[in-house]
Amino acid sequence: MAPASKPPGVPALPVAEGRGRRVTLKDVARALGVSPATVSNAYNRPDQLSPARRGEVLRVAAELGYSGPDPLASGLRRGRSGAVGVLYDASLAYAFADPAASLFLGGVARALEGAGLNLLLLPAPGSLPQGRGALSAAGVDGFIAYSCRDGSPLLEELLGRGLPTVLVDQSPLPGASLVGVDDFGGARAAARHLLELGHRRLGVLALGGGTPAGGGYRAVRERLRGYRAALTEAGPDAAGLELLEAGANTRQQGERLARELLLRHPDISGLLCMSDVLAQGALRAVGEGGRFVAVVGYDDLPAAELLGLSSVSQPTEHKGEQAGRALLELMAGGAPLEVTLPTRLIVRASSSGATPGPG
Amino acid sequence: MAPASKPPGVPALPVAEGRGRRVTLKDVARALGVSPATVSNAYNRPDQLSPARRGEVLRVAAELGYSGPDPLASGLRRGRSGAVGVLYDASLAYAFADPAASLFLGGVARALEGAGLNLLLLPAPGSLPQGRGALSAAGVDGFIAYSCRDGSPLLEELLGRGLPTVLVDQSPLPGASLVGVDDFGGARAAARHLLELGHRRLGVLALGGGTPAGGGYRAVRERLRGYRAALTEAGPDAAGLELLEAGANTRQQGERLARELLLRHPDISGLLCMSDVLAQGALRAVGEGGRFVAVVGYDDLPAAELLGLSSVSQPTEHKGEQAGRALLELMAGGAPLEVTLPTRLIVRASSSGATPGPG
DNA sequence: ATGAAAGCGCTAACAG
DNA sequence: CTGTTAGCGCTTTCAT
Repeated sequence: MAPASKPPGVPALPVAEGRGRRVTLKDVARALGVSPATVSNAYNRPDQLSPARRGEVLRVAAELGYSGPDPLASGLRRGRSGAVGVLYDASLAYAFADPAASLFLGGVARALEGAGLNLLLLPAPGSLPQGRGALSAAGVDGFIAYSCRDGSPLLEELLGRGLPTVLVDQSPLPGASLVGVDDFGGARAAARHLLELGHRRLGVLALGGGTPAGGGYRAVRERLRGYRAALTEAGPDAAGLELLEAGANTRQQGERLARELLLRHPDISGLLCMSDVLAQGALRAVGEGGRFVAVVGYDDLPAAELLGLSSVSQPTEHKGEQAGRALLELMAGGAPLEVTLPTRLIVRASSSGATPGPG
Repeated sequence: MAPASKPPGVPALPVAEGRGRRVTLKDVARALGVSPATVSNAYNRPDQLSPARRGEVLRVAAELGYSGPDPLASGLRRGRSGAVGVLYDASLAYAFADPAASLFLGGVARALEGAGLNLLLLPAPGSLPQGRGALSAAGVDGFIAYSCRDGSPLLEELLGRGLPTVLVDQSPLPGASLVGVDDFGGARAAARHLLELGHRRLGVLALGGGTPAGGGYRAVRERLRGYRAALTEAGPDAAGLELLEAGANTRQQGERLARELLLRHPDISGLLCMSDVLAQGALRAVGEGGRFVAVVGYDDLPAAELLGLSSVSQPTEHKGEQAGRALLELMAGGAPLEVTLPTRLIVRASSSGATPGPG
């Protein structure tokens, strides 16, 4: 008797609609003849419901194609999003290319998984035109800022959000927790090692190129300071350090810069690299020259062992885990804290004189 | 006269609270004597405002410590979150440990960065007790599912959300786009290569252990199929394949399984590994035996070149980029599509007989 | 160019 | 154990 078309004047019947409007919690409630609160409880507080009722709710929800409370809406209501933002001061694509960054993220993930928090990776600063970027638009409950340059506008924007924040490998900032490693000590150990081996003139392949003086990266400054400290301690007959800055942390850069450095300064017999990635390139450049040049990397990535590359080991993954934990504490209302993790020199063939691996 | 505690019966006064309440768009509007709409426009539609007004709004906002519209609230209102969920069928910590996964994610990031979308990494299925996990609770506008087992309950939950979805290295599912590689062809080329070299009996280090028959991973099935096809094509004098499944994609597993396989089957002279990571372990095991055993990996990670490891190359990063692009298209209303990327065998010392690198 | 009004979909008190 | 009520903070027509 009723026509196929919806009678006019009648408010849209949620059930009959079929397509178009998405199914909401209210629809489920209406279909069941219960209140929205009951449906909500079925999802969020199973104990507030008779199992029978809950089962029914879930069944009807499934029938209607309702896949649970809208995360955005529930997040708004609850005042939290269930995600943590991770900021990396470079393109995301680049972050994944850097084994150290991946390792770090793995550690963060490990710490956060247990808490049921998702990881929101925030895209590069440069990738967006500019202005209040993804940072202000990210629905997160806290931030981890990994290796950002001091004074980066990003950091300001981030702090401006007033959310719990953990800084990693950076200079401290009020209100935020800080997780770092003893970069000074690690670098000093590396340089000292080469000096003790009798090398008098050392080349440095530095990170953070582009901008002068390490581009504002604290880790770069600290490592440089460490190299220099070792030199100073070694006394006056250590002739000095020749430094070149890599524009990017790639093997290609490492190879190119090492070659250039060795060409310009034939008396250099040892190379201090601020990353294993650079060092891998350096190894290649060094391999082709006639003379033996010692190479020490930084990070002690898995590849270092394979290549017999001496390197300054830092607990990268553990650092991520610590950062995650620190954030959890901050979110739980704890006070900001500072953690400094140790570094350790690992000596392998690339500096001790045995023949290094192929490449 | 009034006690320190709030007088009963009176609703909390939002204004007088001083500390505690966060600053909202409304507060800014009130402070300026304009409507909320104007403040909103200042952030979202600069062209709808006189620059002067806009400047003022932004200034006052800064003064009040307002850092822009709440992402959750604006997301709810607009109906989108500005993030894309990436699902990996294993712990996140594990994803970052797998170089191939990192490479893939880098590609995804590259494709998505331009669109201003954030990447939400969804934690492991196993890490949460169970039940409707982070998947249903993730505020995202679309999904990329990377290398999930066929029939995984996660996939169902994901599809249930009704969001645009791209499947990667998986069996097709209605409504979702699919990005994959020619795993069959790659594996067949690898096996054929060893057979042509005269190896008659081959060992296989398979991925996806734990569950029988590849644990439901399409890539594993396809590769196995490829290996077998090559064997069949090689005729009856190829004695066959001995297979062992790795419980995890680690060098340790590779080493252990390779050793076991070679011990059990002394006539095996070639090893087909389903990942370079496994292959690296295999290389180690092979190095210690007296006889030469050819090894071919899979993925052609950067480390493969370093080690002289023959490997099936797949455009992992590009695959990520394609997946990102496919999702963008889906979100823009496009129809689901399927992409299959090529694989290619790279022959290096580990299979051709020259002495492989150290390790 | 700006303001008023109406929710987006949900949850947390509290009252029954 | 369940229902009622009142927003969370924002954007967006639609008027003005």
